[in-house]
Amino acid sequence: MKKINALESDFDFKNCPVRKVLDRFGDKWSLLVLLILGKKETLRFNEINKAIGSDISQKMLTVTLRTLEADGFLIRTIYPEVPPRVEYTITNLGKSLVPLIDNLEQWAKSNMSAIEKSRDNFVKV
Amino acid sequence: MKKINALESDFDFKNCPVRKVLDRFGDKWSLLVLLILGKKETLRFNEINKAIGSDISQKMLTVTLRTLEADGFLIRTIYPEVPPRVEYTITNLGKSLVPLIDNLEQWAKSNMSAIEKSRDNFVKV
DNA sequence: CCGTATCCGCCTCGATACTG
DNA sequence: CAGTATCGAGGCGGATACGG
Repeated sequence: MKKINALESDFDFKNCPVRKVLDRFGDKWSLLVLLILGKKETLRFNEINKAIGSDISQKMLTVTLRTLEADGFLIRTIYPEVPPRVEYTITNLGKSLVPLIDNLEQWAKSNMSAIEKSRDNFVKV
Repeated sequence: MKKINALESDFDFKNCPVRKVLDRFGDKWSLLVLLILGKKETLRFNEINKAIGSDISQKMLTVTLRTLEADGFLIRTIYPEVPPRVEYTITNLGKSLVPLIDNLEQWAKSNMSAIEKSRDNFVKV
């Protein structure tokens, strides 16, 4: 249905991979959880909770973990004990994302303060 | 105000750089605009609009461009002509992000279909 | 051509209460 | 301990109409 103007050489952003990544990881907690599991490999629910620092609600942590599990970024193992024990282990797929997050982190550390300064000045003008 | 338990070795996610990046670029259009400008260096408003493919509203493109300008990712040049001409040029700061986006793009191309398949199966169970 | 202004739906996220 | 269920606020983004 889309007319491609040869002179415009339209990019293909209909199934843009970058867009897909943002749609999955642009949420508030997924990448943080992956980073944490990337360092510890396997953690229990409450350990992840404490690692984040109790800024996250129980509900959101549950939702985030379920979504990551559904996508194949971690494995959820339930031990039928009392009290219950549930462990989350990062997969190879999950690990493959960690270096990219590290890159983002490095970039942010190098540039983010300059960006924030720029934005502050811009608002004032 | 925060109690650090030595045994927990809490991560520092209060000013987490990754979180800052997501807060700035987790929106719908910023990275796409940067990618486009990364390829063409300088473009007019309507050229960017057409490159995206008219999925974006005029309002959102304006907001996105202003935010990117405020952050120092691009320069906005207004030519006092009739009809008006406005050109957007990517800065070095903007260019520095492009390789990272490319990395994300490559990762997505390699893994996103498997992820979507995993998610579909998960929902069905 | 390049915007601004306004209104409004949706969807994420947080707070709270309850459970096996 | 590790969830589930429900409600509600807030903000992003789309539609539309208008302006220099």
